[in-house]
Amino acid sequence: MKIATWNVNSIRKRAAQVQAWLARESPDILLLQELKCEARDFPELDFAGLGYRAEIVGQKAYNGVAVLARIPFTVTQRALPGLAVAGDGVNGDGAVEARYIEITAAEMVIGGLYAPNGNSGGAAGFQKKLRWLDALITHARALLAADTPLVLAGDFNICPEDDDLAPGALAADDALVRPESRARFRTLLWLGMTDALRALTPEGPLYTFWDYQAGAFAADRGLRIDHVLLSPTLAERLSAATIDRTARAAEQPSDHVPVTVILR
DNA sequence: ATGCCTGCGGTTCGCAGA
Repeated sequence: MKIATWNVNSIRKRAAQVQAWLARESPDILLLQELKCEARDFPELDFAGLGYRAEIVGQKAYNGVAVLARIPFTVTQRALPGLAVAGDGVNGDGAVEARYIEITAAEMVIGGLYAPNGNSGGAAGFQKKLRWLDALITHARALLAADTPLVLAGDFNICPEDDDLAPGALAADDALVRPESRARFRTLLWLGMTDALRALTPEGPLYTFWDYQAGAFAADRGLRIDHVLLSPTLAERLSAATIDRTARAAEQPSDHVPVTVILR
């Protein structure tokens, strides 16, 4: 079972790159984030020809998540439970932001997520990020309490430890490294989830994102903010976890690259 | 300390990203 996640920073701009990547890598499931379009504008036919069915949670201009899979699956959530409350995690239209999609496939629950960045909107924007992460934790806790085999993958917008960002890449008070953000990532680990990349590479720099600005990729000044978390029985099946840095060297790349896990 | 790019919406700039 091969599962991947990729923040594509506009699926319309990146459709050809995603298509080529699917043809080469043939994952069973690819989770996508930052579609930056509504569901009706998602180029699903580009992927159907390769045998992938798409389910999309879209939004105009911002956010947006999707699942592409070549194995049978059923959608179980199109938003995090608990966030559809007025004034909490909602955009100006009163609709929940398009940041979570969840499926069942191969006797697993797989959540594809795009956490708020938390650097815009001042203190309120950061609090929104924390509330969103709290809702993710609450949902994960309920699934794990029922012994659900669970994968949570996507752009968490958190660098969990100091090895997960290049020295000086972020200010100490950046929302991606603030103690409150990191504490929530650790809470997911304490619930029993395993950070797949770190399970196989416990120490040293690992990056999944490089800023477009100031030659960050050439200088390898990156961040690890895209993660795959596995519940205990799935962690026991983990055989590989990889970051495809080559995607960042493409013409007009996303600023994020794919992260892939293989479960026996 | 700040801006550096990029994408989008809808205009020639602002917002968000991270």
